[in-house]
Amino acid sequence: MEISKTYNPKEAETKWYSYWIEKNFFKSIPDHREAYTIVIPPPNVTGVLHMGHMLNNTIQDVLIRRARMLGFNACWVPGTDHASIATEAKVVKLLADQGIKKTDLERDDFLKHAWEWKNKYGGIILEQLKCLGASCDWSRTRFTMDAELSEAVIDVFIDLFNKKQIYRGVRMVNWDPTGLTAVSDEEVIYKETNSKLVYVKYKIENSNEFITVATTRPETIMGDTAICVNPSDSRYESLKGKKVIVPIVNRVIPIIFDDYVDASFGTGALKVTPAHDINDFNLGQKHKLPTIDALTQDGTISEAAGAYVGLDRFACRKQIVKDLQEQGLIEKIEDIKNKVGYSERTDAVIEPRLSMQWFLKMENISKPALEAVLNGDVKLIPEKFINTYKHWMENVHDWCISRQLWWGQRIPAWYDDQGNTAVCKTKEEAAKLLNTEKVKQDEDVLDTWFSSWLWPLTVFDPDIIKNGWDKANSDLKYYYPTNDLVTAPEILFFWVARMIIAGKTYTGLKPFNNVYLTGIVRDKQGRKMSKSLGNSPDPLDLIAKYGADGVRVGMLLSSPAGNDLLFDESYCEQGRNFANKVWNAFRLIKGFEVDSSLTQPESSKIAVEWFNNRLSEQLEIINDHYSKYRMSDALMTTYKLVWDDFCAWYLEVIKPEFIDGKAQCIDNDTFNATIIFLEELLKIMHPWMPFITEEIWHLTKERNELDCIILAEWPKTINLNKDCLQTFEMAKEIIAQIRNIRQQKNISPKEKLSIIEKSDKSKTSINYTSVINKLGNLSSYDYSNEKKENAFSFIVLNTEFFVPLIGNINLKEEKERLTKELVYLNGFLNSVQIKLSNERFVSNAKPEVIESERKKQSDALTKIKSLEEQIAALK
RNA sequence: GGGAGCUUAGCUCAGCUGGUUCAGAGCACCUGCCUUACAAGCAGGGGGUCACUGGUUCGAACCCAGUAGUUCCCA
Repeated sequence: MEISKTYNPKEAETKWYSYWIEKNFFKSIPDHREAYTIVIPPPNVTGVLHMGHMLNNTIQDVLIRRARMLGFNACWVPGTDHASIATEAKVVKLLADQGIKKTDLERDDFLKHAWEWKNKYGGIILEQLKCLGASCDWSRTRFTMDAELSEAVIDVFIDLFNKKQIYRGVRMVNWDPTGLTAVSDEEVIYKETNSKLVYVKYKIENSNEFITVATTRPETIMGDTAICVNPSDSRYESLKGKKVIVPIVNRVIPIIFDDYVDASFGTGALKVTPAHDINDFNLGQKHKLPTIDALTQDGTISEAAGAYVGLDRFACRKQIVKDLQEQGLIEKIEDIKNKVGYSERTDAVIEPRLSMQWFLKMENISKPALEAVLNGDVKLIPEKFINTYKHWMENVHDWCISRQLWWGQRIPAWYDDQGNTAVCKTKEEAAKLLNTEKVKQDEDVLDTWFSSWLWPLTVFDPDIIKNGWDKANSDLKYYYPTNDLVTAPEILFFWVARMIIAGKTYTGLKPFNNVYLTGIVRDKQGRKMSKSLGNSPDPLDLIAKYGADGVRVGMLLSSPAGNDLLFDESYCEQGRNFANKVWNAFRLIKGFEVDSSLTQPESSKIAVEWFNNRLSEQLEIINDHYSKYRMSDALMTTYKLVWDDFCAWYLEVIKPEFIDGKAQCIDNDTFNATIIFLEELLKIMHPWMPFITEEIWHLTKERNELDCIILAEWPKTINLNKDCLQTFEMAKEIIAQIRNIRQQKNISPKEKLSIIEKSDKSKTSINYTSVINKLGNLSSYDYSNEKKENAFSFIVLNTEFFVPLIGNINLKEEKERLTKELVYLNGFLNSVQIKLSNERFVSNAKPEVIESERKKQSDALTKIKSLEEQIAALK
């Protein structure tokens, strides 16, 4: 059979993914085994796969595949998040493209469109995850707005309301006067804008003096309810207890004093407009100021302003400046640059606006969640995030859970004409509670995070809220708490903390044991990858170009937990090259012809013993990296084990030679050992490279239909033979020295050399001469206690070696090389001796440290002696 | 303004309990090779004042303090 010279990923990927699905290998149902569970951070239903998802989901898949091989009942639950803001925006835009305005639609009609959209496009991202190889239990796919999950959300709202943890209050929101909606902080884009800083003079009551206030928003003057200055500002000391008159409307307002004011900005006097600025609002609350809302929802001046009513806010700004100038109340106008918030969707200038919202009290409910992380019950990886978490949880604000949107779980609160409120599931209940048929449900929906904080619970048992932990279903009891959560640090508070809160509140248990926080994927210049910058490659293109395995390896090669990943396609190239290397190692092995009459060569016997130990040694390290979630270290150790140890050393030793252009056969023992090594390596590689490993697994030999690597058992380690490992290292060093001489002296690798070890054959510690002979391409390996003249020499672990050379040795060059080494060694010896002659070192350092310094000293002395002899011999 | 982190080779990063020839890895680079698995490869090689200053210690990339630069989070 002809095997292609390079690995061809495409075919293997579709073939094996559908095979795994067909055989239900990803499916998990509770059984006698221990569960290993991950719930996916549900991507936005509007989302398309980006590099962040790639990183995140590759890590999850690596963890879940390894757990499966370790014998756990591995369950990875997939799903999507309804993402109320993003999805609603998407649907609004889609409708607008068809000439339909949201404001022209009834709520139900709009939701119909939204569901249509969801059903049509909502599954795209999950399909994309399959290309990556994600081994999710697709039969468990959930959506945060599935009927049962939504009901749980409503149950939680009602429950927390009844426990008096949820209340209604006034809050400042980002208002989009064009879109006529509140938008989240994330949807406000701050742009550097050229503005005018207007210095307005306010007359002090019963006086001819003025106080000047600098403002960029003169149109809100009608909403002023105080002037505020810093109490330590000496300029205004005399104004304590005074009042000023607001221009235009001639209202009298107090002068108040607060540290909040920055005395160095403007005039050091601030006009306080509680209805139109969040900081002013806070000041207003603190000083119990009245609130005058001078603007309507579409950004025109309101009745309450008392002047310019109906005028647009920007037109008013111009007009008011003109009018104030005429009255001589403008001291000066400066050009400044400041940051102004614009709506991501409509590009309108965002207006801070007061509105009625629902809140969840966080102070008490968050305490067990803080405790869980501080006492290590929930581990954050890397640990540095514990501080951040602690800081946030100790300064937590009440959570605003209402959103002025339609797509989401509608708030189960009902109002009558009198402003009475009932919180319950149905209109009927509300009518009964409020004692009237005329009830109206709250127009708002709940924050998306108010449903996703239940995710690890409701994906298994949507009735958990209703029934309580004691009556939880068998799935939840089996899979919960889940094992690992893999997510981005930016949603540590939005999501992770709140899941812990929900878990603790409704089950008394944490939702997961470990939280692995990935970095952010950035481009080479360190910029966050984003659609608007256009600097994000399409992951599916990358997969097409480098193969899913190549991209997976590329993503994880340089991505320690919590560190941002500066992505570059060359990583994927490296991943692809690795896959190709594996493929070619397989190709070589597959091409071996076995002759069972052959006896195993000594060199092969040594290589088999060595690699058996080496594999186990490295596997221990890999297992240790996994246990500490050092993913890129685990991968790099695997990479080097395969590429360096297996390909560059093991296979080179056991590879039969060519004689007269014909490959020789391989003996039975070596061949069988090699196949086993290959299989073990494939298993270790499988979590990183699921497709190529499955492909080779099946090409290696005939297997029955369930004998797949995805289900194979993770290799076990053996007791190490340290001698064997050490001796082989020495042999490698000797071979490298021989190759070095060839390179330096321009001797072809094909030309045979001979070598003399300066020792007694009976006393030598180097037993691997057959390996050295083969890889060094030697004609002879001899022993002598004599120095060899006219030979190149080198030292490996205090043993000298000579390579006699045909032709002349460049004495000068050789002498220079040896002298350089001698100088270095003398310097080294010197530093060791200084240390050893330091009495305080000898009396304070640990005995084993002193011992090792002594050994260094004696080794260096031996080496120096032989170097000196060699230099002398060159004369 | 408050908080957290980072700074080690050209790049991306390890360096875990302060002590092994400890200054490392991968990539990139340089040199020589199309050597019958692989040029997506093989062999060999060069490269760092561990940001700076001071302190603790017999001993500091590692602990402490300060300085500079930088990133993120909250307001």
